Amino acid sequence: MAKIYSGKHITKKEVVIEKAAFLFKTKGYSAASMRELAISLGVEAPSLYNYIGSKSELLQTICIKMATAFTVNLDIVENTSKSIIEKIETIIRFHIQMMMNNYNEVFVANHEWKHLKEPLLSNFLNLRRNYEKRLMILIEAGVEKKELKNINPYVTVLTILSAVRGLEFWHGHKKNVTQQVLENDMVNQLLNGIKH
Amino acid sequence: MAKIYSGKHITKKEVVIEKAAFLFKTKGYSAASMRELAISLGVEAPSLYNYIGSKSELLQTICIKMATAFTVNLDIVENTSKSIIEKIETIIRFHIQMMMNNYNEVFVANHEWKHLKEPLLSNFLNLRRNYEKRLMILIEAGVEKKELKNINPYVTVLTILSAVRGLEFWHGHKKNVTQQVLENDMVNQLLNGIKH
DNA sequence: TACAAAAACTAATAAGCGTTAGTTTTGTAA
DNA sequence: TTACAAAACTAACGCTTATTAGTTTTTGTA
Repeated sequence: MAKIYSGKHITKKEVVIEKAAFLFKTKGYSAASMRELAISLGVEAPSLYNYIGSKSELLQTICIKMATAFTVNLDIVENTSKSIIEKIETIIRFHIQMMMNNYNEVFVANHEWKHLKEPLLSNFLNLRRNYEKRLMILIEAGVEKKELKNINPYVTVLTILSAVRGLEFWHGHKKNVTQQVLENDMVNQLLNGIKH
Repeated sequence: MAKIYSGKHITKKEVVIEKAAFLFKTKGYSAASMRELAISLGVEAPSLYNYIGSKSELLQTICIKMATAFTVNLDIVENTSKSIIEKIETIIRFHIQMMMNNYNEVFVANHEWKHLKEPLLSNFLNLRRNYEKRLMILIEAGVEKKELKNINPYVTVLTILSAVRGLEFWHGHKKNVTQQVLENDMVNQLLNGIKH
Protein backbone atom coordinates (compact mmCIF):
# COMPACT_ATOMS: atom_id res chain seq x y z
CA MET A 1 0.00 0.00 0.00
CA ALA A 2 2.41 2.65 1.20
CA LYS A 3 5.56 3.24 -0.75
CA ILE A 4 9.06 3.56 0.59
CA TYR A 5 10.12 7.18 0.42
CA SER A 6 13.45 8.06 -1.06
CA GLY A 7 14.77 11.49 -1.90
CA LYS A 8 16.60 12.30 -5.06
CA HIS A 9 20.16 11.32 -4.29
CA ILE A 10 19.57 8.25 -2.20
CA THR A 11 18.45 4.85 -3.38
CA LYS A 12 15.64 2.99 -1.68
CA LYS A 13 18.09 0.35 -0.58
CA GLU A 14 19.99 3.03 1.27
CA VAL A 15 16.82 4.13 3.03
CA VAL A 16 16.28 0.54 4.17
CA ILE A 17 19.86 0.35 5.44
CA GLU A 18 19.50 3.58 7.39
CA LYS A 19 16.35 2.40 9.11
CA ALA A 20 17.94 -0.97 9.74
CA ALA A 21 20.92 0.70 11.41
CA PHE A 22 18.58 2.60 13.71
CA LEU A 23 16.63 -0.54 14.56
CA PHE A 24 19.71 -2.73 15.07
CA LYS A 25 21.17 -0.09 17.35
CA THR A 26 17.98 0.31 19.36
CA LYS A 27 16.96 -3.32 19.82
CA GLY A 28 20.07 -5.26 18.86
CA TYR A 29 20.44 -7.28 15.66
CA SER A 30 18.87 -10.50 16.93
CA ALA A 31 15.92 -8.87 18.64
CA ALA A 32 15.16 -6.66 15.65
CA SER A 33 12.68 -8.28 13.28
CA MET A 34 12.17 -7.77 9.59
CA ARG A 35 8.48 -7.12 10.28
CA GLU A 36 9.43 -4.30 12.60
CA LEU A 37 11.84 -2.88 10.06
CA ALA A 38 9.09 -3.07 7.44
CA ILE A 39 6.63 -1.24 9.69
CA SER A 40 9.13 1.57 10.24
CA LEU A 41 9.19 1.94 6.44
CA GLY A 42 5.39 1.74 6.11
CA VAL A 43 5.48 -1.53 4.22
CA GLU A 44 4.94 -5.29 4.67
CA ALA A 45 7.97 -7.42 5.47
CA PRO A 46 8.19 -9.42 2.21
CA SER A 47 8.35 -6.17 0.23
CA LEU A 48 11.79 -5.52 1.65
CA TYR A 49 13.16 -8.40 -0.38
CA ASN A 50 12.66 -6.39 -3.51
CA TYR A 51 15.64 -4.33 -2.39
CA ILE A 52 17.78 -6.52 -0.18
CA GLY A 53 18.93 -10.13 -0.15
CA SER A 54 18.56 -10.93 3.52
CA LYS A 55 18.62 -9.58 7.05
CA SER A 56 22.18 -10.77 7.40
CA GLU A 57 23.16 -8.82 4.30
CA LEU A 58 21.96 -5.60 5.96
CA LEU A 59 24.32 -6.13 8.88
CA GLN A 60 27.17 -7.00 6.54
CA THR A 61 26.65 -3.86 4.51
CA ILE A 62 26.66 -1.65 7.60
CA CYS A 63 29.72 -3.23 9.22
CA ILE A 64 31.88 -3.34 6.12
CA LYS A 65 30.85 0.17 5.12
CA MET A 66 32.02 1.56 8.45
CA ALA A 67 35.24 -0.46 8.58
CA THR A 68 36.03 0.70 5.07
CA ALA A 69 35.33 4.34 5.88
CA PHE A 70 37.85 4.31 8.72
CA THR A 71 40.42 2.45 6.67
CA VAL A 72 40.12 4.82 3.72
CA ASN A 73 40.54 7.80 6.00
CA LEU A 74 43.66 6.27 7.46
CA ASP A 75 45.03 5.68 3.95
CA ILE A 76 44.59 9.37 3.19
CA VAL A 77 46.06 10.61 6.46
CA GLU A 78 49.10 8.37 6.14
CA ASN A 79 49.89 9.87 2.76
CA THR A 80 49.92 13.49 3.88
CA SER A 81 53.05 15.35 4.94
CA LYS A 82 51.70 16.34 8.35
CA SER A 83 53.56 15.75 11.60
CA ILE A 84 52.70 12.61 13.52
CA ILE A 85 50.83 14.54 16.15
CA GLU A 86 48.77 16.30 13.48
CA LYS A 87 48.00 12.98 11.85
CA ILE A 88 46.77 11.58 15.14
CA GLU A 89 44.63 14.64 15.76
CA THR A 90 43.09 14.29 12.30
CA ILE A 91 42.29 10.65 12.99
CA ILE A 92 40.73 11.38 16.38
CA ARG A 93 38.60 14.14 14.92
CA PHE A 94 37.48 11.81 12.15
CA HIS A 95 36.41 9.26 14.73
CA ILE A 96 34.46 11.88 16.66
CA GLN A 97 32.77 13.19 13.53
CA MET A 98 31.81 9.71 12.40
CA MET A 99 30.39 9.14 15.85
CA MET A 100 28.33 12.30 15.52
CA ASN A 101 27.20 12.07 11.90
CA ASN A 102 26.85 8.32 11.45
CA TYR A 103 26.00 7.37 14.98
CA ASN A 104 23.64 4.49 14.27
CA GLU A 105 25.89 2.75 11.80
CA VAL A 106 29.04 3.22 13.88
CA PHE A 107 27.19 1.89 16.90
CA VAL A 108 26.01 -1.18 15.00
CA ALA A 109 29.49 -1.88 13.63
CA ASN A 110 30.90 -1.55 17.16
CA HIS A 111 28.33 -3.71 18.94
CA GLU A 112 26.62 -6.07 16.53
CA TRP A 113 29.53 -7.34 14.42
CA LYS A 114 29.49 -10.58 16.39
CA HIS A 115 26.37 -11.61 14.48
CA LEU A 116 28.17 -11.51 11.15
CA LYS A 117 28.47 -14.87 9.45
CA GLU A 118 31.68 -16.32 8.12
CA PRO A 119 33.58 -15.53 6.02
CA LEU A 120 32.53 -11.93 6.55
CA LEU A 121 33.15 -12.08 10.27
CA SER A 122 36.83 -12.87 9.71
CA ASN A 123 36.96 -10.27 6.99
CA PHE A 124 35.63 -7.58 9.32
CA LEU A 125 37.89 -8.55 12.22
CA ASN A 126 40.91 -8.45 9.91
CA LEU A 127 40.05 -4.93 8.83
CA ARG A 128 39.83 -3.90 12.47
CA ARG A 129 43.03 -5.62 13.52
CA ASN A 130 44.95 -4.05 10.66
CA TYR A 131 43.54 -0.64 11.51
CA GLU A 132 44.64 -0.90 15.13
CA LYS A 133 48.04 -2.16 14.09
CA ARG A 134 48.57 0.78 11.75
CA LEU A 135 47.61 3.18 14.54
CA MET A 136 50.18 1.54 16.79
CA ILE A 137 52.84 1.87 14.11
CA LEU A 138 51.98 5.55 13.76
CA ILE A 139 52.38 6.06 17.49
CA GLU A 140 55.63 4.13 17.56
CA ALA A 141 56.94 6.43 14.84
CA GLY A 142 55.91 9.43 16.93
CA VAL A 143 57.84 8.09 19.91
CA GLU A 144 60.85 7.43 17.66
CA LYS A 145 60.79 11.02 16.38
CA LYS A 146 60.42 12.36 19.95
CA GLU A 147 57.11 13.94 19.04
CA LEU A 148 55.46 11.74 21.64
CA LYS A 149 56.33 10.68 25.17
CA ASN A 150 57.81 7.25 25.68
CA ILE A 151 54.40 5.63 25.96
CA ASN A 152 53.12 2.12 25.41
CA PRO A 153 51.60 2.21 21.89
CA TYR A 154 49.09 -0.50 22.70
CA VAL A 155 47.75 1.21 25.81
CA THR A 156 47.62 4.50 23.91
CA VAL A 157 45.56 3.08 21.06
CA LEU A 158 43.30 1.38 23.58
CA THR A 159 42.78 4.63 25.46
CA ILE A 160 42.04 6.66 22.34
CA LEU A 161 39.58 4.17 20.89
CA SER A 162 37.88 3.74 24.26
CA ALA A 163 37.50 7.46 24.83
CA VAL A 164 36.01 7.98 21.41
CA ARG A 165 33.65 5.09 21.82
CA GLY A 166 32.59 6.66 25.11
CA LEU A 167 30.77 9.28 23.07
CA GLU A 168 27.98 6.73 23.00
CA PHE A 169 27.18 7.78 26.56
CA TRP A 170 27.14 11.40 25.50
CA HIS A 171 24.46 10.69 22.90
CA GLY A 172 22.06 9.90 25.72
CA HIS A 173 22.93 12.98 27.79
CA LYS A 174 23.44 15.67 25.16
CA LYS A 175 22.11 18.44 27.38
CA ASN A 176 25.06 18.53 29.77
CA VAL A 177 27.75 19.54 27.25
CA THR A 178 27.71 20.84 23.68
CA GLN A 179 29.27 18.87 20.86
CA GLN A 180 32.01 21.43 20.27
CA VAL A 181 33.08 21.56 23.91
CA LEU A 182 33.13 17.82 24.13
CA GLU A 183 35.09 17.37 20.89
CA ASN A 184 37.73 19.92 21.81
CA ASP A 185 38.05 18.80 25.42
CA MET A 186 38.47 15.23 24.32
CA VAL A 187 41.04 15.99 21.61
CA ASN A 188 43.03 18.18 23.99
CA GLN A 189 42.95 15.70 26.82
CA LEU A 190 44.00 12.81 24.60
CA LEU A 191 46.78 14.72 22.84
CA ASN A 192 48.12 16.43 25.98
CA GLY A 193 48.43 13.02 27.55
CA ILE A 194 50.85 11.80 24.90
CA LYS A 195 52.60 14.92 23.51
CA HIS A 196 56.23 15.50 24.39
CA MET B 1 21.07 -37.87 32.36
CA ALA B 2 24.00 -35.68 33.34
CA LYS B 3 23.77 -33.67 36.49
CA ILE B 4 24.66 -30.04 36.95
CA TYR B 5 27.93 -29.79 38.80
CA SER B 6 28.24 -27.46 41.75
CA GLY B 7 31.09 -27.21 44.18
CA LYS B 8 30.59 -26.86 47.89
CA HIS B 9 30.09 -23.16 48.37
CA ILE B 10 28.09 -22.35 45.30
CA THR B 11 24.48 -23.21 44.60
CA LYS B 12 23.40 -24.81 41.36
CA LYS B 13 21.46 -21.69 40.51
CA GLU B 14 24.71 -19.75 40.70
CA VAL B 15 26.34 -22.19 38.30
CA VAL B 16 23.50 -21.59 35.85
CA ILE B 17 23.90 -17.83 36.21
CA GLU B 18 27.64 -18.03 35.57
CA LYS B 19 27.17 -20.06 32.41
CA ALA B 20 24.38 -17.75 31.33
CA ALA B 21 26.64 -14.73 31.76
CA PHE B 22 29.25 -16.34 29.53
CA LEU B 23 26.66 -17.24 26.91
CA PHE B 24 24.93 -13.85 26.97
CA LYS B 25 28.30 -12.16 26.60
CA THR B 26 29.40 -14.39 23.74
CA LYS B 27 26.23 -14.49 21.65
CA GLY B 28 24.15 -11.67 23.03
CA TYR B 29 21.01 -12.15 25.14
CA SER B 30 18.54 -12.51 22.28
CA ALA B 31 20.65 -14.87 20.21
CA ALA B 32 21.47 -17.07 23.20
CA SER B 33 18.96 -19.91 23.57
CA MET B 34 17.93 -21.82 26.65
CA ARG B 35 18.69 -25.03 24.79
CA GLU B 36 22.24 -23.86 24.22
CA LEU B 37 22.61 -22.84 27.84
CA ALA B 38 21.34 -26.27 28.86
CA ILE B 39 23.87 -28.02 26.61
CA SER B 40 26.72 -26.05 28.19
CA LEU B 41 25.56 -27.48 31.52
CA GLY B 42 25.16 -31.00 30.15
CA VAL B 43 21.40 -31.03 30.60
CA GLU B 44 18.15 -30.67 28.66
CA ALA B 45 16.52 -27.24 28.49
CA PRO B 46 13.43 -27.91 30.63
CA SER B 47 15.62 -29.09 33.50
CA LEU B 48 16.84 -25.53 33.95
CA TYR B 49 13.41 -24.53 35.19
CA ASN B 50 14.01 -26.52 38.35
CA TYR B 51 16.39 -23.74 39.34
CA ILE B 52 15.31 -20.60 37.61
CA GLY B 53 12.05 -18.88 36.78
CA SER B 54 12.76 -17.69 33.25
CA LYS B 55 15.42 -16.58 30.80
CA SER B 56 14.54 -12.99 31.55
CA GLU B 57 15.12 -13.59 35.27
CA LEU B 58 18.70 -14.64 34.51
CA LEU B 59 19.44 -11.33 32.84
CA GLN B 60 17.77 -9.42 35.67
CA THR B 61 19.83 -11.22 38.28
CA ILE B 62 23.08 -10.47 36.48
CA CYS B 63 22.35 -6.81 35.81
CA ILE B 64 21.04 -5.94 39.25
CA LYS B 65 23.84 -7.88 40.92
CA MET B 66 26.46 -5.82 39.08
CA ALA B 67 24.73 -2.49 39.57
CA THR B 68 24.41 -3.24 43.26
CA ALA B 69 28.06 -4.24 43.59
CA PHE B 70 29.21 -0.89 42.21
CA THR B 71 26.73 1.05 44.31
CA VAL B 72 27.72 -0.74 47.54
CA ASN B 73 31.37 -0.04 46.83
CA LEU B 74 30.59 3.63 46.34
CA ASP B 75 28.68 3.69 49.64
CA ILE B 76 31.74 2.35 51.41
CA VAL B 77 34.21 4.69 49.71
CA GLU B 78 32.09 7.75 50.42
CA ASN B 79 32.10 6.98 54.13
CA THR B 80 35.87 6.78 54.49
CA SER B 81 38.07 9.70 55.53
CA LYS B 82 40.32 9.54 52.47
CA SER B 83 41.10 12.53 50.29
CA ILE B 84 38.97 13.00 47.21
CA ILE B 85 41.76 11.92 44.92
CA GLU B 86 42.27 8.76 46.96
CA LYS B 87 38.56 8.02 46.82
CA ILE B 88 38.58 8.35 43.06
CA GLU B 89 41.60 6.09 42.77
CA THR B 90 39.86 3.47 44.92
CA ILE B 91 36.80 3.62 42.72
CA ILE B 92 38.79 3.32 39.50
CA ARG B 93 40.70 0.34 40.85
CA PHE B 94 37.44 -1.30 41.89
CA HIS B 95 36.12 -0.87 38.36
CA ILE B 96 39.24 -2.40 36.89
CA GLN B 97 39.18 -5.33 39.30
CA MET B 98 35.51 -6.01 38.60
CA MET B 99 36.36 -5.93 34.93
CA MET B 100 39.07 -8.50 35.49
CA ASN B 101 37.39 -10.82 38.00
CA ASN B 102 33.76 -10.64 36.89
CA TYR B 103 34.28 -9.96 33.22
CA ASN B 104 31.32 -11.86 31.83
CA GLU B 105 28.78 -10.41 34.21
CA VAL B 106 30.10 -6.86 33.92
CA PHE B 107 30.06 -7.18 30.14
CA VAL B 108 26.46 -8.41 30.16
CA ALA B 109 25.34 -5.61 32.48
CA ASN B 110 27.08 -3.09 30.22
CA HIS B 111 25.77 -4.39 26.90
CA GLU B 112 22.61 -6.40 27.37
CA TRP B 113 20.65 -4.32 29.88
CA LYS B 114 18.48 -3.03 27.05
CA HIS B 115 16.70 -6.39 27.00
CA LEU B 116 15.49 -6.00 30.57
CA LYS B 117 11.74 -5.75 30.93
CA GLU B 118 9.92 -3.06 32.86
CA PRO B 119 9.87 -2.26 35.68
CA LEU B 120 13.36 -3.66 36.08
CA LEU B 121 14.71 -1.69 33.16
CA SER B 122 13.83 1.60 34.85
CA ASN B 123 15.15 0.26 38.12
CA PHE B 124 18.51 -0.58 36.57
CA LEU B 125 18.82 2.71 34.72
CA ASN B 126 18.05 4.61 37.91
CA LEU B 127 20.84 2.81 39.72
CA ARG B 128 23.22 3.76 36.93
CA ARG B 129 22.13 7.37 36.73
CA ASN B 130 22.46 7.81 40.49
CA TYR B 131 25.89 6.21 40.42
CA GLU B 132 27.10 8.59 37.74
CA LYS B 133 25.59 11.55 39.54
CA ARG B 134 27.37 10.66 42.77
CA LEU B 135 30.66 10.38 40.89
CA MET B 136 30.09 13.83 39.44
CA ILE B 137 29.37 15.23 42.90
CA LEU B 138 32.59 13.68 44.16
CA ILE B 139 34.56 15.32 41.39
CA GLU B 140 32.87 18.66 41.95
CA ALA B 141 33.91 18.46 45.60
CA GLY B 142 37.47 17.77 44.48
CA VAL B 143 37.45 20.86 42.29
CA GLU B 144 36.01 22.89 45.16
CA LYS B 145 38.79 21.75 47.51
CA LYS B 146 41.41 22.49 44.83
CA GLU B 147 42.48 18.84 44.82
CA LEU B 148 41.46 18.67 41.17
CA LYS B 149 41.92 20.95 38.18
CA ASN B 150 39.00 23.08 37.13
CA ILE B 151 37.57 20.34 34.93
CA ASN B 152 34.13 19.59 33.62
CA PRO B 153 32.77 16.90 35.98
CA TYR B 154 30.59 15.38 33.31
CA VAL B 155 33.38 14.99 30.77
CA THR B 156 35.63 13.59 33.49
CA VAL B 157 33.15 10.92 34.55
CA LEU B 158 32.57 10.07 30.90
CA THR B 159 36.29 9.71 30.28
CA ILE B 160 36.89 7.53 33.33
CA LEU B 161 33.98 5.20 32.65
CA SER B 162 34.90 4.94 28.97
CA ALA B 163 38.53 4.15 29.69
CA VAL B 164 37.61 1.43 32.14
CA ARG B 165 35.11 -0.07 29.79
CA GLY B 166 37.84 -0.09 27.17
CA LEU B 167 39.38 -2.98 29.07
CA GLU B 168 36.98 -5.10 27.08
CA PHE B 169 39.36 -4.70 24.15
CA TRP B 170 42.23 -5.77 26.33
CA HIS B 171 40.48 -9.05 27.15
CA GLY B 172 40.86 -10.08 23.53
CA HIS B 173 44.53 -9.07 23.28
CA LYS B 174 45.94 -10.04 26.68
CA LYS B 175 49.33 -10.93 25.27
CA ASN B 176 50.44 -7.39 24.48
CA VAL B 177 50.40 -6.01 28.06
CA THR B 178 50.14 -7.60 31.49
CA GLN B 179 47.23 -6.84 33.79
CA GLN B 180 49.40 -5.00 36.33
CA VAL B 181 51.00 -2.73 33.75
CA LEU B 182 47.66 -1.94 32.23
CA GLU B 183 45.98 -1.23 35.58
CA ASN B 184 48.73 1.06 36.81
CA ASP B 185 49.17 2.86 33.49
CA MET B 186 45.46 3.49 33.30
CA VAL B 187 45.11 4.70 36.88
CA ASN B 188 48.10 7.01 36.49
CA GLN B 189 46.98 8.41 33.18
CA LEU B 190 43.46 9.08 34.43
CA LEU B 191 44.55 10.64 37.72
CA ASN B 192 47.37 12.71 36.24
CA GLY B 193 44.89 14.16 33.82
CA ILE B 194 42.75 15.64 36.61
CA LYS B 195 45.07 16.20 39.62
CA HIS B 196 45.99 19.74 40.54
C1' DT C 1 -4.02 4.37 -23.83
C1' DA C 2 -1.43 0.33 -23.55
C1' DC C 3 2.30 -2.22 -21.96
C1' DA C 4 6.14 -3.55 -19.10
C1' DA C 5 8.66 -3.22 -15.12
C1' DA C 6 8.85 -2.06 -10.36
C1' DA C 7 7.01 -2.59 -6.00
C1' DA C 8 3.64 -3.66 -3.25
C1' DC C 9 0.51 -7.36 -1.46
C1' DT C 10 -1.43 -12.13 0.78
C1' DA C 11 -0.62 -16.66 2.13
C1' DA C 12 2.21 -20.00 3.57
C1' DT C 13 6.40 -22.68 5.01
C1' DA C 14 9.86 -24.66 7.92
C1' DA C 15 12.58 -23.80 11.74
C1' DG C 16 13.51 -22.23 16.24
C1' DC C 17 12.03 -20.14 20.43
C1' DG C 18 10.68 -20.15 25.71
C1' DT C 19 8.05 -22.67 28.43
C1' DT C 20 4.64 -26.24 30.50
C1' DA C 21 2.91 -30.79 31.70
C1' DG C 22 3.56 -35.13 32.94
C1' DT C 23 6.75 -38.93 33.76
C1' DT C 24 10.91 -41.29 35.01
C1' DT C 25 15.29 -41.50 37.19
C1' DT C 26 18.38 -40.48 40.86
C1' DG C 27 19.99 -39.56 45.47
C1' DT C 28 19.19 -39.55 50.43
C1' DA C 29 17.57 -40.74 54.84
C1' DA C 30 14.55 -43.65 57.90
C1' DT D 1 14.47 -51.78 51.64
C1' DT D 2 11.23 -48.40 51.35
C1' DA D 3 9.68 -43.86 50.77
C1' DC D 4 10.10 -39.23 49.52
C1' DA D 5 11.98 -35.33 47.28
C1' DA D 6 15.09 -33.45 44.00
C1' DA D 7 16.34 -33.31 39.42
C1' DA D 8 16.45 -35.14 35.32
C1' DC D 9 13.78 -36.66 31.16
C1' DT D 10 10.32 -36.68 26.73
C1' DA D 11 6.73 -34.65 24.28
C1' DA D 12 4.38 -30.98 23.05
C1' DC D 13 2.28 -26.22 23.15
C1' DG D 14 1.70 -21.74 21.03
C1' DC D 15 4.26 -18.16 19.12
C1' DT D 16 7.59 -15.69 16.35
C1' DT D 17 10.98 -15.76 12.96
C1' DA D 18 13.12 -15.03 8.13
C1' DT D 19 12.02 -16.08 3.87
C1' DT D 20 9.57 -17.85 -0.57
C1' DA D 21 5.93 -18.18 -4.02
C1' DG D 22 2.53 -16.36 -6.45
C1' DT D 23 -0.50 -12.41 -7.35
C1' DT D 24 -2.07 -7.76 -7.64
C1' DT D 25 -1.33 -2.92 -7.73
C1' DT D 26 1.23 1.05 -8.96
C1' DT D 27 4.27 3.64 -11.82
C1' DG D 28 6.61 5.42 -15.77
C1' DT D 29 7.07 5.48 -20.64
C1' DA D 30 6.16 4.80 -25.68
